[in-house]
Amino acid sequence: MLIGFDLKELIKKAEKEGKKVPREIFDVGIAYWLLNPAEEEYTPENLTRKYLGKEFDGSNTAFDDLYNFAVKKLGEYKLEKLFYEVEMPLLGVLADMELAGIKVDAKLLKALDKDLEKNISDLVKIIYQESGETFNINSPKQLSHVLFEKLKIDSSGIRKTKSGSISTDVETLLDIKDRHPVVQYILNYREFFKLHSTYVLPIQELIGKDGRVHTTYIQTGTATGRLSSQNPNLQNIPAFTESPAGKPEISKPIGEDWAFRLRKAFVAEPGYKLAAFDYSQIELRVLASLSGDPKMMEAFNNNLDIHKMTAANVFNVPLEKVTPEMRKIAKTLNFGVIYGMGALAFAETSGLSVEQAKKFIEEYFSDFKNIKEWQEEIKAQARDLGYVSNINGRRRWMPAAVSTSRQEAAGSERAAINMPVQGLAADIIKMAMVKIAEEIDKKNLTDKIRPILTIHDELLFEIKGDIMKEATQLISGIMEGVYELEVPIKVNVKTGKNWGEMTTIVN
DNA sequence: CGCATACGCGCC
DNA sequence: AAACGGCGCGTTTGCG
Repeated sequence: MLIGFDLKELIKKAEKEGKKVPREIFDVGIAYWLLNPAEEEYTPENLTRKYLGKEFDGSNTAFDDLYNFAVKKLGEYKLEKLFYEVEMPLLGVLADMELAGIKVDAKLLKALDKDLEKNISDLVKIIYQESGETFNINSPKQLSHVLFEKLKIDSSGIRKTKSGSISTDVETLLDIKDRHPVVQYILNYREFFKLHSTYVLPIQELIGKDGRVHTTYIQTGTATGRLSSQNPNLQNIPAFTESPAGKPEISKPIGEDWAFRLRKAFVAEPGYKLAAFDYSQIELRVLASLSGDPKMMEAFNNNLDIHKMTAANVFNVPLEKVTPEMRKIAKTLNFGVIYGMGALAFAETSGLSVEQAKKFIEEYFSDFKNIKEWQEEIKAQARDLGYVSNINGRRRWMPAAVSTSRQEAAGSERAAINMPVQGLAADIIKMAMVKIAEEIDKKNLTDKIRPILTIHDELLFEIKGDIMKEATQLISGIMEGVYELEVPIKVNVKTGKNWGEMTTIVN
């Protein structure tokens, strides 16, 4: 067995040199992450200090001690299955995905950047003109000064940041948009500058000699079991919003959608297409399954629109009487429940009064009683045991659940409620990734089907055109069947020549 | 000068 | 003030 730290790097190196790696591997850092996913760093030095109470000296014995302790604890916490059957096999899959990377059309990015820069410089001029001085628009402090002191825009009812200056975030700017013409220009400037500085510029610099960008997946990067992605983070590339299903096109002209232009620059190699598989409502399905809530399970079992069903329940109207506005509130409620949202936050995001918000939350929990009960159980577990765990034993320590600070305890409760849901969804997609990679191997399809991205509930593949249909059926079949919930798991599939222009396909 | 922090914002 | 879970990263600012 290969035992060590950062085995993903080792595997990548070995694969580049055409060498084989043993099938049995044990990444010590990842083992400790399973024991406690909230450590700062999973280095031998840190772990030795914290878990063995001594200094790490780099000796073989020191490594052995770390390994032995981890093995013992994985057993004690019943984490072996997750470790040996999910996280360790996943290591090789992630290594391959990182090596593969995703092809980027540098010309498209360059053209996009040129247009962005033009817009930015035009907007800077206008903003300086409108505000009567030149200043650093990127500085919230300076911007706040210009808006609320120089231009004396009415700031009543606008929140302040914790350092005391008046906030200039999007929400605030939208609130005061009608009070001065400069505000809309600043909103536009922010959008363009963000796209330029966070995405288009850095991604161009990260294009390798192979014309592809290679992210790094951090397997120990979250407290819930998810992966994170860095250098570049390909899990937060702007997404353009499509018009609602069944509705006529009401979105802005597609050619002017900047996120769309950015996504179009992520392309498939000639002869290949991209295929995106996303789990439909995976977290709500998980919640329905874990809580055993009959109404929510029935909705998924009958393949209903879950937000519409929720709306019908909280508004006490038949399904056909649910308006888009009602559905929108229900959708916010559904997501809010996963996140432990309170009445204040719900009021804020939905535009309802706090009174109304409270009413809706009460109504929600009386309609979906099992969800409330399940959440109470999880909160009790966090307080009594000091940790919460998901159904596969994935564990997150919750020392703050018994904090005397109300705020800390409340924050801890929200995290506790969320973890078993987000964590099981993460397990499911990880299991699917492992199984898909095994099948690709078994069927000798490694040159024709390449997994390239994973974005929490979505997998992106590069697939040879001639086997597209078999491939999408194989992949979606595995994703839907890899884990059994109390409700069906559903996957949506889209394909296209690039990441922007993808069309839904029906298998 | 490098570094940590605040602020802001992109995604699921 | 903050107020819904999980992330990574850009720029600015203040500090040593």
